[in-house]
Amino acid sequence: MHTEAKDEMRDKILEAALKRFTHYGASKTTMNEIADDLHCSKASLYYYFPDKKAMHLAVLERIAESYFQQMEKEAAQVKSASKALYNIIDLRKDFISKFCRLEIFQILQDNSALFLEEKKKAKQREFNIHTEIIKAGIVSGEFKVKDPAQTAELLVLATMGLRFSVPDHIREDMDMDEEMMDQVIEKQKQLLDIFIKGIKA
Amino acid sequence: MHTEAKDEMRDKILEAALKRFTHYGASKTTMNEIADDLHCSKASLYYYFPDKKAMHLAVLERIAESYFQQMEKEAAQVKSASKALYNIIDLRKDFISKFCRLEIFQILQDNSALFLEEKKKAKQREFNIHTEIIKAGIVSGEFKVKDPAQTAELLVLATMGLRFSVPDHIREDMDMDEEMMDQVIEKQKQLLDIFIKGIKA
DNA sequence: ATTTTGACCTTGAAACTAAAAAAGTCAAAA
DNA sequence: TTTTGACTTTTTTAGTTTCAAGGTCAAAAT
Repeated sequence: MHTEAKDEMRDKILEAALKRFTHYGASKTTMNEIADDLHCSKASLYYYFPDKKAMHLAVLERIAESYFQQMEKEAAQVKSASKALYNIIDLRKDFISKFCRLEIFQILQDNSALFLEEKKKAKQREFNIHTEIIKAGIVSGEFKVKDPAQTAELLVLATMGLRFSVPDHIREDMDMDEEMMDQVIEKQKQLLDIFIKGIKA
Repeated sequence: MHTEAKDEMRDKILEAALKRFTHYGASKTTMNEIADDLHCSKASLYYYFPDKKAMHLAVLERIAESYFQQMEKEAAQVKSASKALYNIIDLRKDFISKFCRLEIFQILQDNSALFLEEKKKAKQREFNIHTEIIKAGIVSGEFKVKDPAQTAELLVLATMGLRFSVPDHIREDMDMDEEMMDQVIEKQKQLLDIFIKGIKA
């Protein structure tokens, strides 16, 4: 069927784009370069993606998907809700370390409706995963929480917020050196310590 | 004595500058305009301040000082440590609502050594105030905390971080509408609820 | 029918430039 | 010691050009 081949080519494009992005950064990568890597014409790319932004978004979605799947796996096979929450902090670190190299943010950092939409959906998915973990913690008797969804949202927001408040300067493109990142992770775990005590049964 | 008169003029300048900043924004205010408001020459301003940035910094320090004094007052007369922490959230809101209008950030948002220095000192002062409150809470038997300074820092960072993670977009100039601000405050208070439970004796 | 492409058009980000505005200086005056 | 007018220097703004990169399309290839 035609759509299979089409999807395959789409994947090849995303793969090539991802390779370029990780090596040179998204902002320094042109459509022509990606096309050349694939030994095809630039016009072909536009047969699979309406425009450059859509392609960037697709690359981001691809990485995000694997991130969320890892998180969901962690949430599903949870034996200790607390442990799952700690593990997610490490997962998130790996994800951010990986995708911040793509410099894909500078390029998507317009507040286009489409991008905000995706961002919102991703946020919601992260909330949901945390909600499930907290619910599991309630069932197992670890936690005592009135509104798991609200509590999960709060935890995610507070944790994410530390990425901005811990560094002395704030740049949306969020380039952090390893050292800064480690400081953030440390604070996130400290906060989680107290947060967990705060919702203990 | 000569320094008294000099300080008085300095104050007048800062007052005039503040007035302009609140009305038109710091970035739209020129040294000439401030001088004209004071019916003096621009050169006079340079007798009291080495340059424009120093003046902006002095204005900011002036506002910050009153903010910290309110906070310190709150910390000193604390009967309930928890209550003090809640009150500080409201104090901070008022402060931010006020000084964000000055647009003084865009202008100081270079990462000049001097500005970062002041920022760091302000952060430290806020940490110290919170540390004192938490220590008071320990003394009164409200809290049980191993390292009050670390805990205070964490609380401040987590609270501040919500200002960045709650909104969907992040802008350093931190212009927020009232509605956004209220959402942040709400999350800050929710977090404080759990945080306090997490450090309860 | 679907996919690919070369040739072409359009757009937006740098790279200059000139003019204006604002920052900053200083010797002399108050 | 403080103030200032007249001055120089720096920064911002607006206008222009240019060119690389984004994007389109009719025709060709599969």
